[in-house]
Amino acid sequence: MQFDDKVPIYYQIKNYLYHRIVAGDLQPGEKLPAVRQLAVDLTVNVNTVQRALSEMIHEEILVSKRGRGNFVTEEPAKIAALKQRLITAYIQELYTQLHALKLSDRDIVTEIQHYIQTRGDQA
Amino acid sequence: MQFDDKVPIYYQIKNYLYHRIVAGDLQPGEKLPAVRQLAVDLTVNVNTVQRALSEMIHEEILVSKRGRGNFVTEEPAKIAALKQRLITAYIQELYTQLHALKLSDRDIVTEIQHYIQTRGDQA
DNA sequence: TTTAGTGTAATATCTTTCTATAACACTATA
DNA sequence: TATAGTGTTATAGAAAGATATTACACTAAA
Repeated sequence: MQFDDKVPIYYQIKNYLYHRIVAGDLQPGEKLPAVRQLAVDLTVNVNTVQRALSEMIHEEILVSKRGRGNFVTEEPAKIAALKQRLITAYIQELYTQLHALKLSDRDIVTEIQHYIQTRGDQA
Repeated sequence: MQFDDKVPIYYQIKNYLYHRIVAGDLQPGEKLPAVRQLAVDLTVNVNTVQRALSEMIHEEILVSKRGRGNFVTEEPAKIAALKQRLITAYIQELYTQLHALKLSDRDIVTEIQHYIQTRGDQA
């Protein structure tokens, strides 16, 4: 995995795991890879992985079971809430940025539709 | 101005100035506030402002005139290119993120339209 | 020619992030 | 009861970013 050097790595790992959970790649109750394994997979230090996981445990997206592993929450409602939070945050960010560039609401939708159409061949 | 502590301040200042230029708030050829004044306005250190400006000068969005000030490029083409670069980058980012959350192209457009509609009363 | 206003650069110090490394705590199982 | 696999914590050091401070270089105008 490649990281953006403008954002803390632990923060990007959080988002990466958010995505895997929301996308259903990691199911509710499923065990995550061991922290040391994640560190190897992501080519970062164990402490960096741990920092990401600690925050997600505090947010109750993950549940830590000492000696056994870290698990995705078994409460689908928490995952659904996370998903909606992420979607809204991303869209709000885009809207705010494009609005600051003086694009109208209609312009914004048009630009997005244009982007989607012209990339149809890539997907 | 308030900054996101997850991204370098100098980088956020660059984006802030990009926006003011693309939005036409700072016209081609217009003189920017003095670096020391910008530092006061943004409540950051002069060196932090300078770093943002240096990069923009290198990108030829700004032109430095020692002893006189920093000026927005007089070439509208460079500003237009910057605008398109920003728009594409923002949309690509949103698309990538929502796609990773398993939203379809149609879902993405729908979510955005919904966001725009339900915030109409706020604007 | 002096002075005020401007950009530019350097130093030292602080904070955050990341790293390498080691150690400790708990669980399950051979 | 060992041992392997797991989470957790701590220390020391490196790197990047931000700060305060000082100084230098250039321009315009009094």
